[in-house]
Amino acid sequence: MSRPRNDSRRMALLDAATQVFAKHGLQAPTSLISKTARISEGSLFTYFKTKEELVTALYLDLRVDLASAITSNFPRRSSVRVRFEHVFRRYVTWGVAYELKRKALRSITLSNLVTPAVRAQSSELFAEVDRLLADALQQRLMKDLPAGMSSQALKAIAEMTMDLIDRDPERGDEYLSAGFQMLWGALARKP
Amino acid sequence: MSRPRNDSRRMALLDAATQVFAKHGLQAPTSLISKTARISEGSLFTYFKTKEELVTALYLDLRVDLASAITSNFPRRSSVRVRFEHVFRRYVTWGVAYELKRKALRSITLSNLVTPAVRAQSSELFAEVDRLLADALQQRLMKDLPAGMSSQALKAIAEMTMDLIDRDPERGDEYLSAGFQMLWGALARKP
DNA sequence: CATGAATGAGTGAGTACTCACTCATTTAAG
DNA sequence: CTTAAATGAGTGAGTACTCACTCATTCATG
Repeated sequence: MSRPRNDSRRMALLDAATQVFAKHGLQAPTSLISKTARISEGSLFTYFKTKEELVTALYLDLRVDLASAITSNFPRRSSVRVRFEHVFRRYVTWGVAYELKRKALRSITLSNLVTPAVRAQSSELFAEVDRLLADALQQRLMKDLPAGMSSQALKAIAEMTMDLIDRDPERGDEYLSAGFQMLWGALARKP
Repeated sequence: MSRPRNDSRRMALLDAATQVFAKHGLQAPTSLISKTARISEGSLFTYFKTKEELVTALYLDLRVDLASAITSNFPRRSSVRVRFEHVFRRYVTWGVAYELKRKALRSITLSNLVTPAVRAQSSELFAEVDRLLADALQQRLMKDLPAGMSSQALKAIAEMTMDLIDRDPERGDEYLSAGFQMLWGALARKP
């Protein structure tokens, strides 16, 4: 009955926002995003009512992307150690392969634009990882750490590893292996 | 021959900038900083020619503060393990006690306003920590990790620990102990 | 000692510019 | 034809920084 919205334009805007936010941070102007997407400034606001809405949509998009990178082909039946390494490697590999996505996601996460409700919603995408950590604890493979600390350590060491690889991609494999060794050393009971 | 600058006004501006940047990020208006310091907007620009200069001055100020918190009473003659724990505890304790300073410093560090030269200059304040890491490596207490990775791990795990304590200060001591256990597990050779 | 000229800090309205968002108009799908 | 998407100049609320002026402080002079 009327002209429909074009989903590929919406995606072009999200893609442009990824590049722009990664390079300039969240305070980059919306005009730069629309220009990068080769779409008029006005159209941006028919797809996203406000800049905040655009940021939230991009946040969800990127979190889904990351979660599926980690969760696809997840070796659900394998040992804790194997699953752990799977998660860590996939996480780091995703962040290195899609540096712009990672940087945009970091900018958004550090800002306070995304509501706690949306954050909580997107955390459900990572339920598989929580289950893994719970298994590890139950099998007494892990140190007794305060609740939630192990998942934060996973994130912190993965992010650190990615930053190092950004700076010196040649040694990517060394950093990746060393990062997992450190993570395992940090969390595992000493055998 | 003329009215002298008043150092306490400069400090008031730096203090206000700490609060404002911690709460609103670096994009907070200079007018809010001068207002918080109860100093006219014009005066801010007699003490700091540009906003960037203010940010750089604050960065150096906070880095000196952190370095002296870590380095004062440093147990230079003690074992690597004792020195290590000293650094970690002092780092985390400083960050928790001065949450605003830590958040402002983080905002500044993540922005690209501070030149690499200034960053390098301020890193010299932490030479004692580098020496400690070198000693640990030489005494074969540490895993063989790619260069620079151990200091990044120290930073990453300390920051993670501080974030957790912010969220749940009651369990501060638990997080602090667990954080150091994790750090040591991450870096030490397994004996 | 008194005085006032010299200096530069202190002030806040003003300036030039940027940004998120709007709207009148055009274009295209159904 | 009807409807809504597409466009980009326009709008008004900020923002970093300036500038014309005031006033505190110093010290050379009589």
